[in-house]
Amino acid sequence: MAKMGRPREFDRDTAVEQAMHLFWERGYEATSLTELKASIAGGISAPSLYAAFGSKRGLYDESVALYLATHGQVMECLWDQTLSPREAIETALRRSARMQVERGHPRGCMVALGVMADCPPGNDNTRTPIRAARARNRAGILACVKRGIATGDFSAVVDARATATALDSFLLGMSTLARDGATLAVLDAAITQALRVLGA
Amino acid sequence: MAKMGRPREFDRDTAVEQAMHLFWERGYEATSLTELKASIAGGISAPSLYAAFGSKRGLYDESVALYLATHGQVMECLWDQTLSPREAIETALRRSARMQVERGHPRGCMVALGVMADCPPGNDNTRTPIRAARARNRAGILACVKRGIATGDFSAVVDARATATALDSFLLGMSTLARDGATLAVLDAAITQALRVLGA
DNA sequence: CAACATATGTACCGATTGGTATAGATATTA
DNA sequence: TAATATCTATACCAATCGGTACATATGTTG
Repeated sequence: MAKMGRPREFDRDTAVEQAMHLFWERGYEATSLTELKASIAGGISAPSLYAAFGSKRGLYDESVALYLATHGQVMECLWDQTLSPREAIETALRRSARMQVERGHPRGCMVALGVMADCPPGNDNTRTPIRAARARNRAGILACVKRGIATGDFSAVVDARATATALDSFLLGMSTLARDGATLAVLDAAITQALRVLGA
Repeated sequence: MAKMGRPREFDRDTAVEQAMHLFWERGYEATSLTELKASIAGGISAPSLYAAFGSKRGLYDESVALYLATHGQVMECLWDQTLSPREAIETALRRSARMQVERGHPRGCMVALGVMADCPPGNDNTRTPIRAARARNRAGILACVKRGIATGDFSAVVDARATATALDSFLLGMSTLARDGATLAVLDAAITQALRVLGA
């Protein structure tokens, strides 16, 4: 049996994608319901939005989930055991850089930029999906570094945690560079240099 | 002749410092007049705040100027020609890291975190003091790298721009790490590794 | 067909936003 | 002292915030 009732006149998935772009661009608090309503299918009404998503927070949560399931997947190669540790890290950095400056969506990484733009008001910002994603990426980098030490690939690395933190910091900073207008060529060249922390 | 009229009952400099802490912690838009009023000298009235600063934006501008004149000065060693290029960069990174996690003010760097938290609404965010400070730090790092290549200190560096960008990205990322709870020990150890992009 | 379920449009809600009008309080200057 | 300049307190403003009541439109199911 198909779903009953009057069908909604806008595509729900497209609406979440549009909302994601706005939240990604401006952050949670800075994005108003008015902007969200206006951006969806050429403008929808408040009751339509609330019937579909429950609240601004609900739409935000779905937007974050969509981001993590799509653009955020560029970091998943960190967990790919078929890649060498160096390949995994380099691929993650280059795929993230490319994603961060490609056309069709805001620049930078929503997970990194979420440091200031996440934080739904009056809430503990200590355990949001955005923060969890940063923690996961952090753990992935550290795991790769440790794996590289174990395999002997990173013979020059003396402090796994410190090296992983350096790479993590570099990764997080790329979002600010992207927002400041850095080109993919500049980011890619920087990645090449940053990888030297793993040894020649 | 001293200034006439009824003297204000709160210290103006202290008020700007308090406002700076709020803007630094939450960003421009997310910080409300109510919070600002309440935080100054145990609570002041709206007319008092407007008589002293003109507008929320005026208070923000003074807060940013105060930050750049105080905490932001940790980066000025990048322009100190009496330091070797390596010393200048390492000092800037370590001083910034220490500042970012020290007690008494929000964690992270207001200049770096300003990517999302700056941007007064309906304004071009392309030429704010915060963005200008990022550009200045960027130029300072690049100048140090170029100087190190010229002096022969960085004989292993093949691409000044790319190496400087890598260090810039690392620096910017530290603010997110600081917000995520990184300790000074972790940041300092990461700096030691990041500096390897300049060669052993 | 009737009954039901869902979405939409209009109109509205209380709370909060940044900001101000006005009057009174408190200082310096003449 | 009187005049003037500045700050403070109370009260208020229009605009916007996120969110909702209610009637109506439009679909499926029996």
